Amino acid sequence: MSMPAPSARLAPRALYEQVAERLRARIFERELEPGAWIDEMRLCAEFGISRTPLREALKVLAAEGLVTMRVRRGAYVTEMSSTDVAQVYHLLGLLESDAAALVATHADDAARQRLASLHARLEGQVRQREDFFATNEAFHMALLEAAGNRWAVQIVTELRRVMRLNRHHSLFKRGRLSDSLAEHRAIMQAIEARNAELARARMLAHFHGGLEAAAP
Amino acid sequence: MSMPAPSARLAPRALYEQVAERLRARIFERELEPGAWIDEMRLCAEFGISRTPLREALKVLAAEGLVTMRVRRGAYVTEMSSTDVAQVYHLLGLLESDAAALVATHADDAARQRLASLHARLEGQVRQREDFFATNEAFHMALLEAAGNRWAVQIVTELRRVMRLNRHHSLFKRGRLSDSLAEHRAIMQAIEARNAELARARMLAHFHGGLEAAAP
DNA sequence: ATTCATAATTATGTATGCAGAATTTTCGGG
DNA sequence: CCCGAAAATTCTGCATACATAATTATGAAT
Repeated sequence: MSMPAPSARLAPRALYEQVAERLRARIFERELEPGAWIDEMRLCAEFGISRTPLREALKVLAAEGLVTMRVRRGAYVTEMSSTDVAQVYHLLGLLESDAAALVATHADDAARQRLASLHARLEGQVRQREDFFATNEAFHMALLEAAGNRWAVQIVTELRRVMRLNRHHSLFKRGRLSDSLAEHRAIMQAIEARNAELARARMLAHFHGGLEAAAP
Repeated sequence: MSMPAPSARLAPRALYEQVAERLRARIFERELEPGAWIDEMRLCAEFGISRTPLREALKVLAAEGLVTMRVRRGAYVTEMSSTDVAQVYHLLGLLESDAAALVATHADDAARQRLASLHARLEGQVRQREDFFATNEAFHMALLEAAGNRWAVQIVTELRRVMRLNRHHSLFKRGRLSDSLAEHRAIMQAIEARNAELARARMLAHFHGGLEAAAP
């Protein structure tokens, strides 16, 4: 008798999950703008599927906060107020600075190595915004995973998703990119020095910097 | 995590939301045990509805973490490992201690009053476990709401829900109930003294106490 | 009796159908 | 020309139908 595979990514993902993925993509690339009504039947036609899996996907996105359901009125892409942005930044700062503190003292060498290599890649991407953006995201998620709290990973993933609804992303501001890099460097130093409280403080500062760049 | 509804309690709730509510109830009262397969057709018959809204409700609960979907195999009530319990406790401690710190310095008098009255009620319920449990939950959520971060409210609500999957709830341990009350008293004192860092530390200690009682 | 293959059954995933609410269009009166 | 009521249309929410994967039951061979 054998235990079920831990990951089971061999199993094909359910259709409603693939649809959720495609919907997220449309939302992030602004093909579906915040506030916009989501035309079920149009999307069903485009995706070549029936309404059932699409509506299930919409419920998932609603649970994630990316869309808002209105009874008898359908689904709308969520709009983020500046208050929302500030509140989510606050939570990201709290959760990720906690992760940074944990990583500084408890992470194993492999995880630390992975972070270092991601950071190194980031250093070489100051001129390519899109790449920087992607690697930056990868670094933050790698740090979360290194901290080992899968619930935190899930929450931060979803918070980062709703954050992308916000048009004025801080990394798009002039000068913010190199500031961000400097902050990352400081965070990495604190982690390599195994200084949990310093890592926490610097990660928190990193998010304060991001918020100030995003919503002033 | 889901978008908190602004209010919208005038609109009749969608059927799938009512079903989600009834499913949560069945899970919490252990009529559906962790690990158990969820029989769609049986529940549809019991609720007198079709599979469509039930399956939508299951997707919502899956997004909340209460159930786990397995492709071509249906939905199962999520099982919490002791690692999961510890990780969720950690996050609750982090989020709620942050809220406590904010409330200590930034809450208005009305909110503070509400907390004080809930705490007073708690003091009188040391002998009634069920009531204590409910008021305790109300106190914690009131504190979260007083802190004013609706995303934090949503996250903590869902984390507290998955926590209820754990059979060995800390408040059911001998002596834990009065310990818990004493910790609440200390938290309230810190809040009334407008001491943010003390409130944070005491709330964190409160959760450490809860975790030790839950998973020793 | 046990095991393996195969048939029958069951349940999931997806599509389609239908009643009614919400919206848009039409059209008569001012 | 504009406004408002009623008809027509559109779309949501829920139910039902159907194809196929997964499970269980059946039975023959060892």
